[in-house]
Amino acid sequence: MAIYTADSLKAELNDRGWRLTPQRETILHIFQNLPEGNHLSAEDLHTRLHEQGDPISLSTIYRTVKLMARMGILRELELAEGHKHYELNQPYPYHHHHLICVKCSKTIEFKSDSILKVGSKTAQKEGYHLLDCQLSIHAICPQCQRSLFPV
Amino acid sequence: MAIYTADSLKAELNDRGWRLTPQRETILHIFQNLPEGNHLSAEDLHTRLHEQGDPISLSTIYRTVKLMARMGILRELELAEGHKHYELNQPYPYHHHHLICVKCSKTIEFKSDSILKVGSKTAQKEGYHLLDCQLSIHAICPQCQRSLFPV
DNA sequence: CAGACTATTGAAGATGATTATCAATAAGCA
DNA sequence: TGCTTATTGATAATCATCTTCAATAGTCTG
Repeated sequence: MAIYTADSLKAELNDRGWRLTPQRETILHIFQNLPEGNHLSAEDLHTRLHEQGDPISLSTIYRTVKLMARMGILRELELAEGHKHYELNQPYPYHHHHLICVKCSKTIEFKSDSILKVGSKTAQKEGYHLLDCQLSIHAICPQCQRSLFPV
Repeated sequence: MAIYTADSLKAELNDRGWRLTPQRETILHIFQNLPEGNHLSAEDLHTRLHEQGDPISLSTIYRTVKLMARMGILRELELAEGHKHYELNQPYPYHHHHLICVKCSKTIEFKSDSILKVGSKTAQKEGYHLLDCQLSIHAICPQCQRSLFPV
């Protein structure tokens, strides 16, 4: 959960024997310029990159996003059925969690530093290297409670 | 997050115009008799049901497990890449969370009632009907920190 | 308790997000 | 500058999950 520049991204990649490519830098930029509360699926990213004149292939997008999640740069979110969303993994005090309607996927973000504390403490206690910690609240939103079918 | 018997399950299903079937009852039993800390994928369930002489079809398993998650009877867990796991959604003080290694998927469970409190309070404040609340800590376990490749 | 209504099941096929493959390209390093 | 090999893009493959539909069986009513 650090703040990345092209240089620090390059340093961290090179440290591991990997390379900084224009594609990786572009994708990082997209996430860094995303308004708070936004998250993108691989498909969303692909579309957006095309629109801004960077036709990065879907393969590369999937690989990059997975790589960055494994490095702790992005968070992988399960906000909807069937596909993942990604957002920047920001440190305190931007760190937040999600309240998700399991019927319509409407999502509300909220913050809680006590949760982040529990997360870091638990990881540390077990000797795990923390990448991300997120509280997911699965629930049914007021609108969907009114509609009976199905479930 | 209640404790279900065949009768209370039937009552809740019938309330919504649905039915209690032997398949649904059998699947609930499997989860109720699962040792603490175990969770099953759809495929796991299928195998286990076959072994105990209940050849329930995969379709029905997928449908049932999804239904029960929507009802708040089961929790849907993202413990490994590529497929979901399910476990009983138990109330306090059995309610727990997961610390997951993103490389090898080794999982450690831990409890925290402060998190459950944050979850219920947040859902209530927004008028959402709470089904499940889980803190997922994504991290790298001590063993995988030692192995360098890949990621 | 029988009959009607319709939710549910099982089998098979369809879907679609994500991965793997592989030749061509281009970072990073000596 | 050249070498090594990580990365890319296009394509095809994978595989968990969902759909479809005819047959079956819960639930409710009289």
